[in-house]
Parts: sequence; C-alpha cells; structure tokens
Amino acid sequence: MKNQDVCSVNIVHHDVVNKVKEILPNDKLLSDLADFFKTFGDATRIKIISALLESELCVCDLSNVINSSQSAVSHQLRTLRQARLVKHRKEGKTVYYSLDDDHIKEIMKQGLVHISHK
Amino acid sequence: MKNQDVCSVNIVHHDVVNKVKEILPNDKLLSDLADFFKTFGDATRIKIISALLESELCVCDLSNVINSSQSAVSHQLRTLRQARLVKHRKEGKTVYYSLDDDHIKEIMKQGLVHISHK
DNA sequence: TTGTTATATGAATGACTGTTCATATATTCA
DNA sequence: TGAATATATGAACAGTCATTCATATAACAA
Repeated sequence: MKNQDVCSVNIVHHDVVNKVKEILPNDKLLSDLADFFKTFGDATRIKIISALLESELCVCDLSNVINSSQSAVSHQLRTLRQARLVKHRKEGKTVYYSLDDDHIKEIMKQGLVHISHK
Repeated sequence: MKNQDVCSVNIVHHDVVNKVKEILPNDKLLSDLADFFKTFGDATRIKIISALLESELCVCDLSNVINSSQSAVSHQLRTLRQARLVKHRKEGKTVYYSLDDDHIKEIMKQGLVHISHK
C-alpha cells in the first residue's frame, strides 16, 4: 500500500530519514494539531474569531457583524465550542460568546504577519 | 437572505456592533487568512511540515518518514508549494523540499503549545 | 397560557478535498 | 537509444463540510 516497500531499498539519505523519524511527534499529536488548525481554516469561523478578538458578542450581534445567517453562525459557534476556542455565558435569552484563550490572538497575529509578508 | 433585515431592528448592542464592524479586517484579508490556516489543517501536510522543520528532505525521504505514498506526498507538496509554505531545489532526478519561511515554525510552536495546554 | 424572541439543531444538498491508480515527464546510466 | 528511477499530474471516487431550511428549545412578556 505505502511505497515504503518500493522506496526503502533506495532511500537517498538513510541517516537523515532515521533522525527525522525519531524527532517527529507521534501521529496522534500531529493529527490533533491538524484538527486545531482546520478550525481556523474557514472564512466564517475566522470572521467570528476576529470579531471576538475585539469584544464579547451575542449570536445576533455576531451574525450582524460578519453578515451571515443566524443558523450558519450558530453551527460554526458549535464547531468553535467543541474545539474549545470560544466560551459562552447565558443571560436570559441571549448567549454571549468570547475567546477562550490568549494563544488564539497570538496565532491569528502570526498568520496575519505571514500573509502580509507575501 | 441574511438575517440582518430581521435582526437589525433588535440588535442588542448597536454601539459594540458598529465598533467591531469598523475594526474588523476586510473580507479578502480574512478569507486569505482562512486559506492560509486551511493549509495546516490536514494531517499529511502537518506531517510534511513537521518533518521539514528538522531537515531538508526529498520526496522519497518524505514519503518514507511520514509513511504515505509518493503520489499523496507529491500532491500535498503541490498544495504547500502553491501556499508558498515550502520551496524546492532540484538535483538530478531528486527534488529537495524545505520550509520557505520562519513564521511557519513559530505558528507550529504556538499550535502545539495551545493543544498541549488543553 | 399564549405569543414573541434568541439560539440551537437535524436533515438535505452541493461543493470541496485527499487518496489512489495509471500515466507522463525528466534525468541518469549503460 | 533504451532502461531505470524520482517526481509530477490528471481523472475518478469517497468522504468531509458549510450552508440552508424547517423546526425545536428556552426564556421572557403580556
């Protein structure tokens, strides 16, 4: 299935491959990391996160700010909640969302720096 | 279509909404940012990036290190190339890939810190 | 209780994406 | 030139995902 069988015979750099294999984090961790970034990989969610960088907001406000339907926002907030990127508090009928963590701001900043440099 | 029509009548916080709307980056930038993060949002690509954090590698080495087929790796390298996350140099039949930019290491580090804290 | 409003959610749909398989290209070697 | 090897790529397929629509839930007000 994998081409290890084919390729292991003629690996170009045995030593480098082995060294990298040792240092590489395990699959579970890397898969979790991919899932974490995947959460940032959608325009609607990025807009929600960006908006929440500025201020706590309720669902209706959010849907207004980023110009998406209430349902779409609600679905994406669910995703963000499950990824533990946002937290929420309830006040009567209204639910207020905010960012869960300061790393998020840092990651967004790094991303912006990167794409601005290109 | 959007629920602005419904919701603008009874926005809970007019002032906050307007302030956030002003500060929020434009759609194009946020969309680019989402695309940037989307590139990190796949296990195969994260593995490739992680491997390249350690050392420059050719396609065959990469496919060995992360245990994926040569074709799958090649396809994902194309994606990473288009996102300008990796660069490559050719030496005979062999193509060596490496990370394009130091921001990438920083972003990976931040991501790891985040998921490790949860 | 009844009506209204804010939010959540399930189902359906269309679009997107990653892998595989087969094949093409390019380079080296005999 | 012909064979072998490293990499790239197009097509097809399967799985994933974001949105919409309809509806449910929950809280408040009359």
